[in-house]
Amino acid sequence: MAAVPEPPATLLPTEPNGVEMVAKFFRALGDPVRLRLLEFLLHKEHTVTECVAQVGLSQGRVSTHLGCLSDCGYVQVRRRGRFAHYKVTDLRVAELVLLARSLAADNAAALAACMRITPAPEPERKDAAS
Amino acid sequence: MAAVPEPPATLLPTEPNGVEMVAKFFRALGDPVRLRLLEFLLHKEHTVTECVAQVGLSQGRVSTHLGCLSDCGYVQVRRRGRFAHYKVTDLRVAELVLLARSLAADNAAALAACMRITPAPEPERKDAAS
DNA sequence: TCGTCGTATCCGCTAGGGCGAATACGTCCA
DNA sequence: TGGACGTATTCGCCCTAGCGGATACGACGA
Repeated sequence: MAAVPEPPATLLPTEPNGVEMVAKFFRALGDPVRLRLLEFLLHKEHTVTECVAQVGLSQGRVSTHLGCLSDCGYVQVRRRGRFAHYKVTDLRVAELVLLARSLAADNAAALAACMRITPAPEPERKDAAS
Repeated sequence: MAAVPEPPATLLPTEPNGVEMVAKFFRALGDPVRLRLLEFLLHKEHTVTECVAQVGLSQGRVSTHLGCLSDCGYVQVRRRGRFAHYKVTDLRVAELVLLARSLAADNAAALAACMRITPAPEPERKDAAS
């Protein structure tokens, strides 16, 4: 491999909007639903309806998420009749996620405690004071 | 140790909150300011004040961003007297950003046009091309 | 010890973006 | 040809999280 022989002096694109682009790119991955979709679409292509069943959100929401992933170049769509088949085409996506996963695993405790990004990732908040 | 030696059919962590963690991790990179700070802190450690001069935001804001990066394990802090020196300690961070950068570069046009994440990261053209 | 400096946290404010529901649009089958 | 189906888009709601400014806290120097 030897992916990074040297620590690059230029980590980010030099164009003024390059940084915004990379940030936007990361933001597309900063959503659990999209990450799940990415994993789902990594092995084989699936229709929107199948994705809906997979992630358990409304059809409209899933379609938007898929469109987002498609726009950002994470997945590719193949239209066949009234069906739309989505699939991950660039395997660097998997590298990216796996790399992040290993990083995150090493800081799981700190990450979980980090309130600066999200107060609580858990959905269980229902007991509205008697 | 020896946590994940095998190439996974499982892109994401299997624990229920694992996906949220990875998403949170990516979200920490989904901000241009933090990306800039990461690049700035990759070569050598810097104090908060130096970071303020670098990114041009308020001191409080920069401190929060650095705290966020620290919480997520992207940077490490060394306190010396009244100074706090921040630095990237894990070079996988650079890999991660570079990988994303190459991905983003391949889809720059689509990314820029993607309205689903952010309408416009730059001062908008208003002529609307009717 | 007091004033200054460096850093961290808090407080409103505001915008980005996720959500379900409703709806529009195109395709296929009877 | 009309209705059912699959997908995409829009709408209003609400919460996350970014921002500057104010301020609290600890460390140093005079």
